[in-house]
Amino acid sequence: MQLTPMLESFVMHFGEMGSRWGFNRTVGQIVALLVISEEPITANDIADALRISRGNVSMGLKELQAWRLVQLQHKPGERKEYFQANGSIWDMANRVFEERRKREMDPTLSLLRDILLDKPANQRELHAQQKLQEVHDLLEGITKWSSELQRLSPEKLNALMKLGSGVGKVLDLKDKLLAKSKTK
Amino acid sequence: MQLTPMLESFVMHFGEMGSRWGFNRTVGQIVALLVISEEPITANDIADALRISRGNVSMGLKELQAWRLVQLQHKPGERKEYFQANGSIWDMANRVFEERRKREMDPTLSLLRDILLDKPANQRELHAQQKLQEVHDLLEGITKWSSELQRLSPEKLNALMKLGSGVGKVLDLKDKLLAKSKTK
DNA sequence: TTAAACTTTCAGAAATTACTGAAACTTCAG
DNA sequence: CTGAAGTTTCAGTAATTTCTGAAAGTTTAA
Repeated sequence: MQLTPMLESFVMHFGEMGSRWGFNRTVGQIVALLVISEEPITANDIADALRISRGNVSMGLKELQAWRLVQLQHKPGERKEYFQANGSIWDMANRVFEERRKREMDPTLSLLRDILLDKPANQRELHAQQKLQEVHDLLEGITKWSSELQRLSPEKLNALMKLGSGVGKVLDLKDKLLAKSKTK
Repeated sequence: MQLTPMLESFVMHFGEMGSRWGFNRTVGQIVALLVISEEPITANDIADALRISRGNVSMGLKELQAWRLVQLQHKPGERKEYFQANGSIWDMANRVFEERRKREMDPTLSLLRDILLDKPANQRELHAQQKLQEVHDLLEGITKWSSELQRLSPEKLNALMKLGSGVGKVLDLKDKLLAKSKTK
């Protein structure tokens, strides 16, 4: 399982970025390796290619299963477990977004809701609550919107992206149409 | 600078979330504190309220300035430096998004571009490059789109968010209109 | 100048996070 | 059953990140 320099540079880069994306170095390297592999590979192959301990691979794969980024496979007649990337790049990115939303937004949103139920005890708390309300609304807006976008079909999402800042025009269009139908 | 339990719970929570958002605990706490403060506060106030060293506050504020999340102020006749949150919650969130995009996407995009310029040396590299192309296109799409969204006015962005999955319908609408103008 | 009032820096300590590898566990064929 | 082939767990170690606090730096008033 020797990697060529090109592939190695990619795998190592994913390792370095890993921590910025919410997982650790080895987990990042493992995803990278799985993404570029044509065939499913074993945990030993991974340990071998990345020069890390077998135990570490096991922990990494466990985490990647929690993220639903890997898929376990068995080959007929073999006892070994084979792993491969779970779904297309697009699917994987979607899951990463979703999981990160869960980890980065949901807990805060829930705390904010609790705090906002309390009566402010003084001027300072009142002002703070107003700010927290803003934070809450923003996070809620983003959360709702992003989960609705994810429900859109990939084609539509793609169309929307292609539209780019053209969305501004489409919005105007919509307003005009609405205005017309009102005046009817 | 004693915090009430309500405010303290919020500040501490932001500290814990900090690392998931790309900065460390104290930096998270400092932002939280600044967001809920009506008046600008000094670095000493911060150290005092959070029970952390003065040096740590200095480093934290430096980092927050790099993120453009705090603003420095001087009061006339005083030598002390006062700090406050830089802009509205919305502005701040925008900056966090932008900064994170820079840190989480740009380096990877640039590496991918480099790799994709190389000739694949064998079958495995060829297959890997095809995958990397997909990753590249996805990241580029997201990057472009999100920077275009940021260029939209807050009102339009808001309208778009309110639309939610209704964007699907608007897209259909657009397609119909385009189809018509073509047949003309 | 001097010195008081304030800020930043950074070496080392503390806290946290990641990794190793041996032991424990699981599964299955004979 | 037994043991071979595989996987997971986890205590201890290593690496990394964060934090402290004393020293150095800066600014301004007198």
